[in-house]
Amino acid sequence: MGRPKPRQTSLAEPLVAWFLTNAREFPWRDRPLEAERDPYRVLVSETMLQQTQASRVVDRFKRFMDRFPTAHSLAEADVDPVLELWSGLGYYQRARRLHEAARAVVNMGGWPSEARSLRELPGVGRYTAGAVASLAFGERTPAVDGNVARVLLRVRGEPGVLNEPATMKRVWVAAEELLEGTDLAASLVNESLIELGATVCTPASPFCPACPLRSGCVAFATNLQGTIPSPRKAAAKTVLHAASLIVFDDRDRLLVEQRPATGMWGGLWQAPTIETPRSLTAPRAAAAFGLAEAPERIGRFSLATSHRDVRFQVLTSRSPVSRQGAVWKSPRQIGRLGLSSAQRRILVEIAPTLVGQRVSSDA
DNA sequence: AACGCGGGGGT
DNA sequence: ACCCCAGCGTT
Repeated sequence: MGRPKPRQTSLAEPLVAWFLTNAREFPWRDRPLEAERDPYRVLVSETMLQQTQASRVVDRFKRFMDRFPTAHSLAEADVDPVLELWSGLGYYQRARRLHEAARAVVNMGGWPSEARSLRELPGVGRYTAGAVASLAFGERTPAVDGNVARVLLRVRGEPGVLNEPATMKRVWVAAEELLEGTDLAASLVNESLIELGATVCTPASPFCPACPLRSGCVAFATNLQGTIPSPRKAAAKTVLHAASLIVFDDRDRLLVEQRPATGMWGGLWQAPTIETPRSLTAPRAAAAFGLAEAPERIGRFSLATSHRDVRFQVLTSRSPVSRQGAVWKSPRQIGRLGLSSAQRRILVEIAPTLVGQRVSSDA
């Protein structure tokens, strides 16, 4: 009874010390690391990084900031060039919401500076609000993403399934307590946790010998680092069949259409495409496109998304095509549209090899 | 609580 | 094959 209950040594100090010497270079990671950042740069990068590995974001972020360096420049832009810059990155609603958020910031006459008000911007949830508030405005507030949740669960030796509300609630509390127990800047603590989760405390086979927290890590002490967090329930995957039609007019323009704003690839452009739950023969596809004669099938490929396998067949036709809402666009114009990876493949890679197979324009 | 929303990397 | 990823919004 003589000694007080030993207060757990703060993990923040060794964590941040590790981060300051091991932080990777990223275009959005301005130096010095403890300096407050431009909220717009933080929002753009954090939005791109949602459910997307950092290595995939680096070039996109540079291009995006080059084209839209400020919230004002983004707010003034049309949504189409925004989707063009997002092309291939996935989760395209992120781009639309980021665009809307920029307009909201301009309309409000400036940035909200607190996490609570940042959350009202479209596309800004609890994590992103915490990231912008701490990194750009120095607010002492956590930012818990999948990386941080994994690190904290392991350090504390708590079981849990990632992204389950009950798990995340506990982890957010743990992150708040970590910030309360140190005088270090919240921005440094938050980003250190993220970086540790991304590079050392990785989902499978973490590099515990390199971890600055290993001496205080319950999972490491009990050899549970490979089983925390518990795996999520596997999402069911369905198969979707799609047929896309490549058709040129006499000026080497391609017929394209815009997808509805909601749903998969919402608002993106595509070659005339039909989607069916079951496979479709080329003649059946021809009927669906209203073609007078069977199209020529020129290729097939599959594309795996999170909960779908999309099996594309690519067709070309020499007969006139009429397609409601479709328009002719030159290859140069198509390059400036928002395209999914599949449609980029079809319209940008495959189609140019077919120039010369023309039909009369009748769209 | 469950689901929709992309596409690619790692194992 | 399967897992996950600097998540968010809707139902």
